[in-house]
Amino acid sequence: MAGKSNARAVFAAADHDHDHCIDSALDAASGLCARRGARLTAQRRRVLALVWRSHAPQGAYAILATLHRDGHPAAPPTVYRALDFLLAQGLIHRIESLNAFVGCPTPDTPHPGHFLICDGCGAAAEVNDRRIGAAIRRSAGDVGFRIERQTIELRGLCPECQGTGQEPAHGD
Amino acid sequence: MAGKSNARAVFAAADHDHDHCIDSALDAASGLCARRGARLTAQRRRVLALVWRSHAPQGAYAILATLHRDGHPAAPPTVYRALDFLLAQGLIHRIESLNAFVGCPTPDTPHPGHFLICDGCGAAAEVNDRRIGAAIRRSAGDVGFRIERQTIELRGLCPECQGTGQEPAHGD
DNA sequence: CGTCTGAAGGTTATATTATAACATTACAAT
DNA sequence: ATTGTAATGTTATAATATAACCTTCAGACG
Repeated sequence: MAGKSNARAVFAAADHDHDHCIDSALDAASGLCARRGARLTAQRRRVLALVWRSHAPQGAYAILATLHRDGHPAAPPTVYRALDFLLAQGLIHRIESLNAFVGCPTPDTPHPGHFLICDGCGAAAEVNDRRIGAAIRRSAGDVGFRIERQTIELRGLCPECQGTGQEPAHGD
Repeated sequence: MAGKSNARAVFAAADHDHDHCIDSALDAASGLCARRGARLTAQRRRVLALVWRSHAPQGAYAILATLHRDGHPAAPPTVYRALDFLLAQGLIHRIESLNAFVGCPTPDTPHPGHFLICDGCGAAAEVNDRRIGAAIRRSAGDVGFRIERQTIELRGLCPECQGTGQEPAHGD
């Protein structure tokens, strides 16, 4: 039973048109950078496309390897610099528990990233639930802590991967 | 203004008796391991003591270096194995955003760790707020996601470090 | 058009974090 | 004493990330 009945879809369907995801992410990034006067160079655009290669967060060295295979060899600093730019523009998020990066579906508005990360298929879904945000703010407020940055990463199994005996693996 | 008025204290006071923290953590660990039939060897005990050296999370290589200085030289696998044991027993938590480890103040009951981490003094306070837990469970439940593990790390400034122009540094 | 400037990218080396693989030792049960 | 297993030691290396310095390129401005 892989269905999720009335659950709101946050994980992309297995058969979705992922090229569309990539294209719209790149389009959104172009517009956003143009508006901000930030330079989305060919290099940065390639790295962004590779981060969006999958809904599973991509490691810097995986991106590096793919750049090589694609005929655009680069050294680590090049990739990390591009990632730093994309992070600064809010176009991607870093997943601390995986040392990896994932595309942001809503780069126009600044927000902390709250993620559900499936250990079956590897996909990360960004949720940004108001209730989580509110609970966190209240909890920190109670003790006088000023939050500057949040790392909220929930690992487990997405609806599709439950009951299929999955756990390891890394679906692309 | 470093006061926190009516805020519940979750960060240890600057002048607290930290040796007491260490001693009670070691005592708790001894009891807990004895009850469970787990072997808290001298090596593991030393590593636990070094994790508790400060309320600031300690990196594996910092622990390694201190072991050397203390006349108990070790190689990385030794330290990582001890840390793995301590994690498995719930005696410490890993802070993903720092690649570091911090002692658990309540190792008797299993729980996800929710942390406030001060970028001023470096201290990490474990909170485990019921509201955060509830919000997370509801949010994940809504979309049919099964949570296996949580990484909740809130970075910012503790009450003591606010208004003191702090930000970097790493108070011990 | 030229040239100047600063940002982006290239290059080399190295730091930091973590684990694989295999050998040895210590411990506790019989 | 013997033996089986868990713990530790040892060596090497993998994986992630950055420092430092140099070159190139794109756009601003005269």
